[in-house]
Amino acid sequence: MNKIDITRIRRFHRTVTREAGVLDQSFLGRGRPLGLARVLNAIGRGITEVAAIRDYLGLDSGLMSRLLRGLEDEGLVSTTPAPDDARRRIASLTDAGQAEFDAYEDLSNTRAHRLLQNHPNAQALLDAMDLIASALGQHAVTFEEVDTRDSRAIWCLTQYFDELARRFETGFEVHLSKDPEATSMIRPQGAFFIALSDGLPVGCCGLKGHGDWGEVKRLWVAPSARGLKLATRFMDRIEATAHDLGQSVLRLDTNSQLPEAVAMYRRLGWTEIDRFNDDPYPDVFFEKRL
Amino acid sequence: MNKIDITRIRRFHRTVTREAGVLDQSFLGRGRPLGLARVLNAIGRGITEVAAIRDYLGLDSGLMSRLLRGLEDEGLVSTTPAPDDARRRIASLTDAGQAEFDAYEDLSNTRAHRLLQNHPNAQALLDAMDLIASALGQHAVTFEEVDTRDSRAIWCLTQYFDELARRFETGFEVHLSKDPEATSMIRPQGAFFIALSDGLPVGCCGLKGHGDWGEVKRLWVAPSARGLKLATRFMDRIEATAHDLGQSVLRLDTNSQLPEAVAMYRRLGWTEIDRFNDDPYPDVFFEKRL
DNA sequence: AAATTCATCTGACAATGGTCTGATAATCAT
DNA sequence: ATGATTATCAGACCATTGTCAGATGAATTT
Repeated sequence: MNKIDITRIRRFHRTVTREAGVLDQSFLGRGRPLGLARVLNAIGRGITEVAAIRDYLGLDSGLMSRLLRGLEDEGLVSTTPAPDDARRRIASLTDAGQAEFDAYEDLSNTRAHRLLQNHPNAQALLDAMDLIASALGQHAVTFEEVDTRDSRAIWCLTQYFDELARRFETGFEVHLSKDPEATSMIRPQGAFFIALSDGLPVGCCGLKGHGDWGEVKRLWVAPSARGLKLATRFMDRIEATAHDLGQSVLRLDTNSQLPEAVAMYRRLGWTEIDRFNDDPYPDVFFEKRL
Repeated sequence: MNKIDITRIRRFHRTVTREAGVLDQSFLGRGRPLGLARVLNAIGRGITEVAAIRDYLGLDSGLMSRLLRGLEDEGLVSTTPAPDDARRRIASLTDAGQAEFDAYEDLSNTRAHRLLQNHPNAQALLDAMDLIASALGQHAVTFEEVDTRDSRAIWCLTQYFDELARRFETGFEVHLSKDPEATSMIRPQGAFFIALSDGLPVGCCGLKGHGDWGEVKRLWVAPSARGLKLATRFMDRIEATAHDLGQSVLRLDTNSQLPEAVAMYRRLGWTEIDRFNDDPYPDVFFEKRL
């Protein structure tokens, strides 16, 4: 371990802590203590169950209750018992609360906006942020099954095809809006999954149904999230889903120009088979019996 | 401004804030409130004047005084009046204080260490951190005149030659330890500057003395700090120093494969001249009269 | 020499965040 | 039905942090 490497991390940490402090100050400028602001923001971000907020912010139940009461007294939040279990309570923003939340959002967004505008290479900056956020939050990646027309799914697929176009010089011509394959990756024929890191999509993978066998399609992991074994976790999910759908065999095609992918499939117990389609791009074909 | 870009920044911010909170918690584990720990760390990092600490941590003078007293009572810190102005006070760590500071350092370092070890691409992670820290702290870059044998100067020069070796396929053979040019970039013949961002070297530039004229050498800015106009600030300093040393003309050589550099010199008022040395690498030559 | 300015300190006080104990009401297990 | 468990709430309490006015002693200005 290099000494200057530690210096670099420590410097990063200090800078970013200071930045966070500045934002906290600007939040305080709205005349509300930070505790209340944090709860309001959690609710605004869609964390509505009291227990979930407490967990997210790491608060004691007594303190949580008082903060919630404070927001209610201000008329920013209202709470109702959960329909299925009246012990749990659901918090939601009133109109005034929504307005306050928006004001907080504006403070953050303005700061973010200015940071990007003042930087000579905003794209590199964003990539760097993704990389770091993924590294720090690598235990927090969740998976969600979505429709292929979900906006986050489309974002992943766009990234995926962009990357293919970059790596294969022949290019790719895909019109996602009327993608003929998309419908076969929707239940009950197939399925489509995305991986989310704190709400940001960082990967996708599809299972296309062909009756009694399934085909793995469009496995993609964002560059910032590579090395975190997301692909393996995707494949676990795909296999489980294929099993549920009554498929006994999985197949997939890939390209020898992607040696990491080929090596991974071998490691996960796939066996190479003969070409099973006439797609011009792939040149390696795999199969796995469940 | 793209909406998902804002999402990405916000996600980054949340992740990093959470990370900072975790470190604060581990600091609290040493049984001392955060305020005291922060003051102790500031002193350990070399911020010794009471006013400077107050400024750095953004504290009220009353609170500052009390925290300092607390550390003194614990026997971790001692204060003395400043020799030139007995109103100001200088804080310093006692042996026990140094030991405590080291313990805090260990907590941070261990965390940093583990982060790097668990990541598939530590180098990319560090580069990303540098980029972000430079972007966030772009107003905090300071310049320092140092000897060319200073360890930070050598680090910059190593980076510089590595980069040249990468950009010019012919390669570079420089032995920094017995670099014949280094001594002519030391006073009184010349000078050498480095740029520091929160303690991390992010650039360098040398002025080599040739009697009545000076030569600009080894201007380098770290990739993470490019676009922040550091090169311009270096040149301002070099010109001022050359003037002080009684040099009336500055010259430099560069290469047409570095079009950003060539464009910058033109913008700063340099005029192209004929070759003035027989170095094989450069093919463009500039002069500026002061 | 007196007045002013300055850096720090002290004491009083308020706001905030955090912890704990026990109350309440809903739900679950037996 | 009874007791145990669960989620939230309320009250008491303390430590920490933040704020303010004025005191002290050193330096600077007039």
